[in-house]
Amino acid sequence: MARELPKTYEPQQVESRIYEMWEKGGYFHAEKDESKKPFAIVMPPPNVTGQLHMGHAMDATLQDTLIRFKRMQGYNALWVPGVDHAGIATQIKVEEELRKEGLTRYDLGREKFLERVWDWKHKYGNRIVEQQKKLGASCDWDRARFTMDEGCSKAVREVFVSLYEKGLIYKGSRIINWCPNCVTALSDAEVEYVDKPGHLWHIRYPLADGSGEVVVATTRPETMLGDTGVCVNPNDERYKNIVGKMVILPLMNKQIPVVADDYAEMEFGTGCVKMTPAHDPNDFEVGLRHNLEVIRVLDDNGKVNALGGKYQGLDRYEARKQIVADLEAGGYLVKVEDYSHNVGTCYRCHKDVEPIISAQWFVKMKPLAEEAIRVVKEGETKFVPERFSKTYLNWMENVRDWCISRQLWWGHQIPAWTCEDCGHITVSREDACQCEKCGSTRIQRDPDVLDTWFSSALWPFETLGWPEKTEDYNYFYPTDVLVTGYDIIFFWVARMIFSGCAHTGKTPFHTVLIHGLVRDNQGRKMSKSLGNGIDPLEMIHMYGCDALRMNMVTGNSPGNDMRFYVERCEAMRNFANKLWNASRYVQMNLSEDAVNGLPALENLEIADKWVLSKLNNLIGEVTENMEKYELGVAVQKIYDFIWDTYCDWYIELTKARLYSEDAGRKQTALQVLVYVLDQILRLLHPFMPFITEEIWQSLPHEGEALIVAKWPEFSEKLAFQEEQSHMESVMEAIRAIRARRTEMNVPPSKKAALFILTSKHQIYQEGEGFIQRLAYADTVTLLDREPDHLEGMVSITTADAKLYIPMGQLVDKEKELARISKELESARKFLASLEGKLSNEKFVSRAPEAVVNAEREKAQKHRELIARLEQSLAAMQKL
RNA sequence: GGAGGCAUAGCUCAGCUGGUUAGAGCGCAUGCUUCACACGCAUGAGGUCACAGGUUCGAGUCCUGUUGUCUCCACCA
Repeated sequence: MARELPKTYEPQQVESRIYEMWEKGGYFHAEKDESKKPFAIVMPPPNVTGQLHMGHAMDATLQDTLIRFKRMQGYNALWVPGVDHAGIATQIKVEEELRKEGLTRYDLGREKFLERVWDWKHKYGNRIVEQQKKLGASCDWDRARFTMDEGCSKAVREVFVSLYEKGLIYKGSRIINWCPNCVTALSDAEVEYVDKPGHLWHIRYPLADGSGEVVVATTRPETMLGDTGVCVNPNDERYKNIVGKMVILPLMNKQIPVVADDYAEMEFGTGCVKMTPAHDPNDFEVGLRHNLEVIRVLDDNGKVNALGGKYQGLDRYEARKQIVADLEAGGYLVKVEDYSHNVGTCYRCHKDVEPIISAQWFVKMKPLAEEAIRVVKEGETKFVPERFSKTYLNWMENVRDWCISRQLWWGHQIPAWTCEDCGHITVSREDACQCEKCGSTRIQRDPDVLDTWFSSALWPFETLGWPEKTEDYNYFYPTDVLVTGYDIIFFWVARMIFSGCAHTGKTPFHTVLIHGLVRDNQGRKMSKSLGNGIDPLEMIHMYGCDALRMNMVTGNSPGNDMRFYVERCEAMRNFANKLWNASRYVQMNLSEDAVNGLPALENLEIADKWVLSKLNNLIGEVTENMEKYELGVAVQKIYDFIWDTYCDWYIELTKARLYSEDAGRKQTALQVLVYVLDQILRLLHPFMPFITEEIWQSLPHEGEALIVAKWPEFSEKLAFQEEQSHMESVMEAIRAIRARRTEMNVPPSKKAALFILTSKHQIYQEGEGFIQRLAYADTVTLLDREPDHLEGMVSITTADAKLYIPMGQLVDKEKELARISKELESARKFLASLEGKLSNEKFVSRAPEAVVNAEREKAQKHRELIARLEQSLAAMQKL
């Protein structure tokens, strides 16, 4: 019974329906089940403010492919989704909204402002989730989490307090990276260095005793307002006599000391460095060693503060201009050089970051890094590809304390209360009402919130119930694979690993699968400002989700960037269509009572055994590739099998039987067609979930859905070596005939007789029908010896046969001679190289036996081929 | 300054622990209204696997160096 199916696959008609079916079926949901092995992935939570982009598409595709593969393999597969509160990004978004109403967050006050953010979150927070569903993500949505939900808040509180109790969290005044635009501290990882053209100003600082002067150079003259010393190298003969003397700070007219410290390099500039301990991390260190005063001259908005004298109130850049002008007027400016240098910028707003001394909370990293280094060094967590473990280790081994406080309102507020009476800081799991030291109730909670990554760092275990020892936690934790881009190894992966080690005693996953960035077709990063981003949803709309997913994995290897070509989506759409039509062919021929499963082995014909044997090999290889995370290689093999082996050959090979009257043979062919298609669909499902499910549902099948069908397994029973090679002999003949006919411009419609001279009659008897149909022969005759009349015959030589086609006038004797000679020459050349190898005693004795045998076989085949070609040539010459 | 990636067909890229007469997609050429598919079929052209050494019976694949290119980390005023 033929089913009416459209000629082209229409993903829009299929995807939402299938997705709904999966969701309703509860196939995404995983519960503890001791009879199954768990396999868990936690999704890198996208920002609530986020819009789905190609990076998400890449991320989600890889994870979903792995999860679906494992689910089919019988694992209890859990993919935990969630969304990140994204401190700065979200706060900025809501503040922008407020600005339209002419308000700032200060107008609302903290509480009201946070209400607004939560409103915003409830309104838009689900948008990215809906978009992920469009990608076919088979996450357990019942377990969707938010980094600010109750459980996560509890986990954050627990971690903060316990680290504090262990002395691994402290509050201190340090030089931190300050973004005057976002008005908050940033961690080192949040600063991006950009090479910018600037100037090096050389400034004269006169000695206080009038005995001379020193010249210092700076790229940030405005910081001189906070200078509290000048530094020279202790070994610098030029300045030996001024160490300990005072110099006069121009414009500020105050005396500051000259100190000697290794930090100053004799070779750079004049060898004298001005010291601004409040605005430069190195100067701060030198200042500590030499007891220099710390004077902060910039406020939180990047304006000069009261300590900046007459420059107070000027923005840092205006102040710079003014100061340079004043220095010049005062004769202090020696010279100005063009100087290009790296400037730290904010990863969010890209404005220049200002190093500023400030009281912030830090995580002491050295003790935590130890275990995080060990687990990677000893392979408890492996990076794929391996080279990223080097990146990770290098960072972890040189890690500096992590600045975790942010001067924002949106985020996990720091659970620390300062006593207004005794100054003691109370850190507590429960909200504190009084000072734990003096009992005073006059305590103030620290207004700052934690770095967003502080909560993301706990993601693999907080989402499974930690700090409670829940069933889920015990069963699914540690998770298995983490999939993410190399751009957040430091931000996130590193912090999850040390957090997991510190709080759960286990590394949170055994494998980190790293992928590259998706770039535009010119290799540029996709970005809003360039406007070169391609919307995944648009691609899904145009070509279907499966095509987009295929684009993400084919021809891509872990860790490498990829360029996004719309053309490849199109190619993958075409592939989907190919598969669609192959199954249409099968279904059109299917009878009402069709069953699935293999026919009895004794009914199988050569083509069936050939395809089954090839399929069997494919299953083995693909499974191995998938297990090694070589998804691109795996999918390429599946693609080739479907298009080349199944569609271009097997389907063609079955046509004679399907259109014949022999019900038994027809039935066998159909059953094999269905069987192989079913297996193909299973192999392809993790990559192209929608179309495979849709087709599978319409075929005879056991079980509810392909998403939970069993992953195919290699079977010894289905390895048919001999039949496979016989079939390939026939195929070689067919290809050779087609090639010759094309060369001679003979159209397919023009059939011709075919004579086959071979010692392997059986092979060609079995293959006769195929040759007839696919090589346009009207009759096929098997011969034992050369035909009598070679005049007007084209001869074609293959590895085990000679084929003759009478082509009469079309045959050009000279051309034929030239062609055969050419073939002969190349065969001889190749044989010579093989024989060279085989006569090399070292090769025979040292190469593995299998390799040597393979070479011997090849040589033998070529000897036979050459013999046949020589015969042909001789016969041709006689004519 | 330190670390790493990439360099293979006109373009974009695969090629796993060394053994294929080096592959794919797109593009190109020629032919085909072949009863699943023109989002198709058939046939074909196109590669000194950046360069120079080395290890090996054997190197696109491993090692060293060179050149070009990209990225990350650190940051000397």
